[in-house]
Amino acid sequence: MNYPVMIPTGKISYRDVKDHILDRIRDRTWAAGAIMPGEVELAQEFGCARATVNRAMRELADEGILDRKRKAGTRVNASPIRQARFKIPLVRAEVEATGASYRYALVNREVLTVPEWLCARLDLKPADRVLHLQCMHFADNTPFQFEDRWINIAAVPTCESADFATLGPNEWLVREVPFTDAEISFSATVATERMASFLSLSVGEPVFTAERATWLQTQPVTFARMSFGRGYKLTTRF
Amino acid sequence: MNYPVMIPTGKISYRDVKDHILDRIRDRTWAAGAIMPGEVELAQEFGCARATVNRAMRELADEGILDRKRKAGTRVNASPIRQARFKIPLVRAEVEATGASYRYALVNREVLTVPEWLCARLDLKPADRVLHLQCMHFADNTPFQFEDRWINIAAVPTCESADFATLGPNEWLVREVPFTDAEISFSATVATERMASFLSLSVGEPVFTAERATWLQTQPVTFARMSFGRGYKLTTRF
DNA sequence: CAGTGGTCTAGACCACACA
DNA sequence: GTGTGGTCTAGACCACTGC
Repeated sequence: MNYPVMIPTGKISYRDVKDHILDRIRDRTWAAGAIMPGEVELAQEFGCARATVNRAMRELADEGILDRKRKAGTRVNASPIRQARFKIPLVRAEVEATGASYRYALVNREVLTVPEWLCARLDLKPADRVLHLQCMHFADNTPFQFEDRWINIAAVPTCESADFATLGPNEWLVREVPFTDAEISFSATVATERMASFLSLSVGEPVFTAERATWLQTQPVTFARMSFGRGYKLTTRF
Repeated sequence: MNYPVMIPTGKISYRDVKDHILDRIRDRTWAAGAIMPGEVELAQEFGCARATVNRAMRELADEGILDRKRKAGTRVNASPIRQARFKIPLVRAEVEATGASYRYALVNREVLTVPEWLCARLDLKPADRVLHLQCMHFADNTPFQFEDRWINIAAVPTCESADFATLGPNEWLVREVPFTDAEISFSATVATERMASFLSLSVGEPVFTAERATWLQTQPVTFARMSFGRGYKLTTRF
């Protein structure tokens, strides 16, 4: 099989190596599941340092294209668990990125002891107190997202005195509270009466829903359920 | 501010550097938006090579935590466009990962000229021919996913002679056809009558839907719409 | 045990972007 | 211009793991 001559312009980049490798995977020089040459061999062939090949292969492994094991060598991943990366921006940024103007409104605010379902969801104790906020996010005054947020007061004591009238809890938390772990999930749910009224939907309409929980070490920080307006799509290219 | 003494056990790893950096971001040593020391300085401080610090900071930038610019230096990302990575496995793998047994069935197969909406969606020409497949994926004989797939025959001529009775187009394509670009999006849609019957839903129920389009260079390869059964959630931790 | 990838180093040059 | 990150190199040692 013939490959294009290396560009004589200077050194080989790890990006060049990635491209070459991808080419050979595409043209089946290295079929799925097949083992490929080791780093040293490839480095010789490409005329670069092993570190360069290493970075190329490491990134490809990171992207799910290759499967690397010490001693066993590197293989082309047979069942390509391709992974997509989604950016999770702040609502404000997401809205403004579309060119629309962003508006925020606090709908409801209350302090209560944690409800059972949340207690289980976040590993809270039954007596823990939480700040419950409901907010609306608008794009050009059209309902964009309904946010149902719960904050663990024990983890974020300052939240009780915070004024969420103008700044959303989303942005406030990002600025004020660090977290170490997060879980996010997407699903399709049914619009409740309350949600429907806020989002200008009919009851029963499908709603794209995101749920996000965050922890600081092992301490639960916050849980939020974001319900998006009609027609929302989460998209990414890779 | 005091930091734990470096573990005297051998060299400093880029992972150690990452941890240290994250710690200092969390404790506000470097606040959001603030500029942080350069690579050389940090390398001195941590007692390691610049390359080590570089790798640490590069990965953090890659994860959206830091923002790096030549000459301008490195800053803590103020609006953390945290990104989540979702694995997009084959349906088979996804089902089997839950411990359930996987079953596939071809529902419908036809060759036709590309419908208008798809023509626009994939940049096809109005006269192009496509293979249209509809399939079901079951988990323990419970409907798991309904797959509506369109393959560009010009791009994948062999698909016309392929037998999709036992092997799903999903797996077949992954094995046979390389692609360079893909777009994937998720949304909440309404169950049509056909979908509802296949997925054991009621008409009008919300359906979690994934759409995926792939290209080889600039040539459209395939478009698929996957409709998931009731209660499906796409989850990730980070 | 021995081969493969994983990582660190010290040094060098380059490219971009801000002043 | 000039400082900061981006990358390559050559060499070294280590750690895991299949044989």
